[in-house]
Amino acid sequence: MSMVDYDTVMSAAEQKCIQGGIRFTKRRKQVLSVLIEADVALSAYEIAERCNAGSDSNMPAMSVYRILDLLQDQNLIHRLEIANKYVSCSHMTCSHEHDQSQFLICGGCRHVEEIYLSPDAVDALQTAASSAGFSAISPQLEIKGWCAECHQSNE
Amino acid sequence: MSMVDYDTVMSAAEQKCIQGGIRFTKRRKQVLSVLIEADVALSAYEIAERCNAGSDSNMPAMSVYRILDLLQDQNLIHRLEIANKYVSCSHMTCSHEHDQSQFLICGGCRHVEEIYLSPDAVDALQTAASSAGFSAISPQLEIKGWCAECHQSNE
DNA sequence: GCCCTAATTGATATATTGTATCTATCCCTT
DNA sequence: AAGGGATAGATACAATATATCAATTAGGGC
Repeated sequence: MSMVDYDTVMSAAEQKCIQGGIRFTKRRKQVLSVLIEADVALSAYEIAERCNAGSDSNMPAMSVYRILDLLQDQNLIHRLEIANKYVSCSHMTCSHEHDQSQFLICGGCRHVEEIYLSPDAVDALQTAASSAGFSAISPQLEIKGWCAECHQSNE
Repeated sequence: MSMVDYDTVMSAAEQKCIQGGIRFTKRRKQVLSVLIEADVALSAYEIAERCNAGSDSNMPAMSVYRILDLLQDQNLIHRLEIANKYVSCSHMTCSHEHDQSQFLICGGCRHVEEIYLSPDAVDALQTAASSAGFSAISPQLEIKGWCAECHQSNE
């Protein structure tokens, strides 16, 4: 991560929380920091571990889940349901409504890559969804595939 | 389900198992039947319940998982990772290699609809995946969205 | 038919992921 | 500083899934 300055991201996050009517507490900062500093998607329990690594802090997994829900409500993080993992939102500092985000998830090692689909491709998905009676697809599209490494070791 | 005759499907399934070098046992038939007869995606534990409903049969959930893995290897069923549920493959009687299958999954009620994307849309996804270093997307694409009903009750 | 072997199933334990609920604490407002 | 809502702690438990080893079953060669 760290495409932009850490402090910039954190203060943007704080602003979003305030605007959302919730506090940006120490606990919530801690969880978000872990996700921003990770270069991979993390499970809730992995986040708890990293919070507790080499410190006297005791972050129970239950708190992590609660905080993840809140951060998601503020569009600060994404939950990847295929991987059962979480990533920080790459558009955290955008003022406009959050963009479409698409994630490729390896079916083997669960490695996650963020990609950008063409608007045409997204439109095609949207059209297919509509004809099946779905009003909208999730702006955070998750696509399962095979990373080069796992593809190789499976064939 | 039941787009085609039940017996036809089951004997096609038996052929696939034999060709795959495994037996099509009573237990495996039982699990596959439940999935074919269900008109919704089912979790492993729901499948176990249905196997055991009103009978002296005792199908432990552990066996269901084992059998689901096998049936998946034979391309007789799909596992939907977003929903943590399973569906029978709609192309079970096809002799050719299994088609692309796409599933829309409601983020609210987890209702599942099978859809058919245009080859162009699939190509677009494939191209995006390739540029991110993924060699292939899963032929069973899962797309999360909102069914009309859940969309309404959430807005 | 009988036995050998491998495939299949049973049984138990445990890991992983996530939710529910109630209590205690913190911190903002007045 | 006190009241009250937001936040965090603590405990229990539900749901999903895997690991492992023993028991049983079914096919194939004799």
